[in-house]
Amino acid sequence: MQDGKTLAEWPTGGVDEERPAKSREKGLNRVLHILEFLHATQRAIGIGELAKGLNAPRSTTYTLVRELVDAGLLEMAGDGNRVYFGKKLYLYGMAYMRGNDLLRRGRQEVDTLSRETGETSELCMLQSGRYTIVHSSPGMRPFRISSATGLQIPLPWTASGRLLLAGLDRSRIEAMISEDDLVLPDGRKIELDDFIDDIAKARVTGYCVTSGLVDAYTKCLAAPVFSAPGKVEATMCLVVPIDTSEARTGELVALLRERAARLSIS
Amino acid sequence: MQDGKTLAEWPTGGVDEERPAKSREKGLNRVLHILEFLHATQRAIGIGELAKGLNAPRSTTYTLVRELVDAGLLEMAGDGNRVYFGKKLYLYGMAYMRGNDLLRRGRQEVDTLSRETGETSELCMLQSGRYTIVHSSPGMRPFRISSATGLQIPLPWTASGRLLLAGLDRSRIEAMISEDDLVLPDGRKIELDDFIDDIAKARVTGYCVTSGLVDAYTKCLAAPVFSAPGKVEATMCLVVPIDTSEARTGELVALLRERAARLSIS
DNA sequence: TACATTCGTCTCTTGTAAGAGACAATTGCT
DNA sequence: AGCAATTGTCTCTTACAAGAGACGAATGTA
Repeated sequence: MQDGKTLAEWPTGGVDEERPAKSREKGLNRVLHILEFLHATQRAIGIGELAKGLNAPRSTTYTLVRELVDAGLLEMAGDGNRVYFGKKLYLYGMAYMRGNDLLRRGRQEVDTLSRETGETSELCMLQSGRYTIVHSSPGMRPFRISSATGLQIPLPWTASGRLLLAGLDRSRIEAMISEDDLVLPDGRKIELDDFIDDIAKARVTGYCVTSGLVDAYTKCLAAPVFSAPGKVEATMCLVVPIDTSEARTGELVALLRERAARLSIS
Repeated sequence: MQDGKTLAEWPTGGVDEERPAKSREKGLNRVLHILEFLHATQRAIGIGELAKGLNAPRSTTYTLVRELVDAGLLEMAGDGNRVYFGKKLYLYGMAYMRGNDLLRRGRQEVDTLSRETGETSELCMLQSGRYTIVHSSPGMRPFRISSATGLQIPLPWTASGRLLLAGLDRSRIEAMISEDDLVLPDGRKIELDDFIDDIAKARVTGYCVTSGLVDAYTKCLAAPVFSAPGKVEATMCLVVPIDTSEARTGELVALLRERAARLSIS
């Protein structure tokens, strides 16, 4: 990692739970942290660097990495002293997708939608309490508004976040949102009460539009995908320029809601 | 698992290496076996059943599964007492794909090829010493010759297997092939020497065709993808009806080799 | 209604894996 | 060349996770 952040400061998605300055860390936990770390860096990394980034002892890290490489979960990349995800993770991931109707069909719908509208389209889900872009299709504007699959963003920054939390009671929502999550990239602060109001509103209207939250140039349109009546399993969303006309926005929202509803049947 | 097979009898891809009736098994190894087992079953499975299938103590299995579910690597499926792969594995898998030019471009080539020819097309690689279908595109014949991604097949049964081992010396090849691998599904036995001859032949011709090996109705055409001069990183292959004419077979092989060569540049 | 399984959780013990640290071999820098 | 940092491997200790087993609750099936 370029900057000095250690994993303790990173969102690990429920991996580290609580650690009262433990003396010894379980191997499996170390492994989970390794995977999470690689996911954050998005590129191959040296083992020493990895150990440093995780605040893990070098000897342990070497051992675990070797085991994971042998198992095929990690692979030695390029020059031979860097590691990254391995083929096996890809295979497991594909198996997950195959076994998951919603994801499989959702990916298709997103691709179709982005082809039809020309806008960036995404499928989003909650992943251990965090908003996650599960699949995205870039659209065809000259300046692409794109974001990588697997990216995790604080829930209050997004339209989808408001829908994904619909149906949860206040205490649960509070538990999922940290103070930092309420501060937008540009420094503005969202009030928790406003956010919870938004959620309630989104719940009844059945869609959500936010403007200029993650950045000043985009609008985010989202519609819920239900796995059971009332249970929001995912959202489909469109990311469009902020100056998109009311009329077109309306059309897009209608289309989006129709497609999301189609996914919900399951 | 429906039948009585325990994991010990399953191909685990280098996970279990050697186990001299150990009394206690490392947690990480148990986890690797769990993942491998789920990959073999291809569907959600109860925790008790899982423990049984792995010959693992129930208490340990419960603990590990809970940790993996918390981490998002596994998910509780459907009724709530079955587990399968989780979203996080999907995300890691996508990250792997993004970071892997060959795989990304290979998938596209395979899809294109199968669209152009109408035949089933596959991208194959060695995965911890086993032949693995990394991506496949079904073709459009009325009777589809299709095989699932992630499927692992003994190397001697396939044309790709002969290419993937090109360049390895005899001792290495022997180490990779077990006695069972040399017995075809219909009971016929391949001689190791014949197999090694085939490999040498495939190496010089730059492609390989096998007929009626895995089943009596198909021919398998394969061409190598090189990651460096002489190093076969993957193969592209076409699965066609066994009665495909010589002429068409020739055309297809030519096309296949061209596409595989295109992938090799990297 | 009894009887047999399977489920999920808990407690306690002991074999062993996580970690500290030392090492030579590389690598990079001046 | 000389010094500093990093790499990969090894050994030894002890804190702690893997596993045995018991438990009540929840199933299924006679």
